[in-house]
Amino acid sequence: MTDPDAQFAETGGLVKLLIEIAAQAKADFAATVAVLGLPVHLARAIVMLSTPAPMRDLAERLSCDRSYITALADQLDERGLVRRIPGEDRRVKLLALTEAGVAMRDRISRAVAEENMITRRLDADERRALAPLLEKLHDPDAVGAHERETC
Amino acid sequence: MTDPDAQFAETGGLVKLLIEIAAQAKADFAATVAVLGLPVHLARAIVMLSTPAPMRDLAERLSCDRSYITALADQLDERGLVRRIPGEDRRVKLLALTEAGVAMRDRISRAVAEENMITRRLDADERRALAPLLEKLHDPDAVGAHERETC
DNA sequence: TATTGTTATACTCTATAACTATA
DNA sequence: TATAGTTATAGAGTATAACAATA
Repeated sequence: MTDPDAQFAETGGLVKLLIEIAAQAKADFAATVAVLGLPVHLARAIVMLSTPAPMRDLAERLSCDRSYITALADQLDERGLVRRIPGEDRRVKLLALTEAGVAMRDRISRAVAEENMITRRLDADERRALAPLLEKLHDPDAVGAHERETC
Repeated sequence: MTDPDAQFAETGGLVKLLIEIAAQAKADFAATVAVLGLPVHLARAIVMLSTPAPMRDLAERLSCDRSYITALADQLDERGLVRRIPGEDRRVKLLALTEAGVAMRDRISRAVAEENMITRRLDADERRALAPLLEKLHDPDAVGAHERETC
């Protein structure tokens, strides 16, 4: 354990695992929301909009360009899930879930809670052990060591 | 804990956490390999090619179309990291790392081992606790509950 | 002058379909 | 006839740059 090479291998392996799990988790989420007729990026946005937010904020939280948020908002709007409401600063538009949007968000939550890789593969004790580790792993301010550029 | 709603919330929260961490892990990995001049998908392929494999196999392991593997192989070939070698069945081509490819794979391993979100945020004990959980979480045969369609 | 959102556009990743060579 | 890889092409997702309205 004090052998640097061993720690190398150990950590490298963990990272590799985490990356693979990451890919699986995303595919899993994609499959779940596909049943609801949503691509991943729209589903993520809906989940983030539980409380109305300026488009700018969404761009930051998703770390993608403002122009892309316009596109997202258009798609969500077409589906009747979101509407733009004017901010007090009149340059700003808030994105808010419509009634249908709120219903969709609830369906997403329910679908994910019912069927996901964590409940599928871990029992209650293991989940309790995992929770604090994931919380520590999670950087609330996102953005990695090097800066993140993509969405 | 026996309250279904509570378990709902608990599991839903864990899944959400896992998804966010997944996104971070990917971004983190992307930033790391970007320093080596590689986009994520090429880096993943290189890591998977530690042992030469038929293009078909790679397609399955990455769960993406054969045509895309052709494109991947072309890009890796252009960079001199991989070459196609004929299989015994003459329809088959194996993808094998060149010397430069092996060197690159080692650089990727080293870069990831040196700087990654796991060592950044977890101490040795926590990493030891995390390892078996990740292993259980990881489905070696990939493919979720619903079938995975995308790459 | 700086900032918010929009438009037009282009690029990257990935898939589908049709094709060639081999089995 | 079925399978491995390739080609041509198209679609989705996302970014960049220039722009209008507001601050």
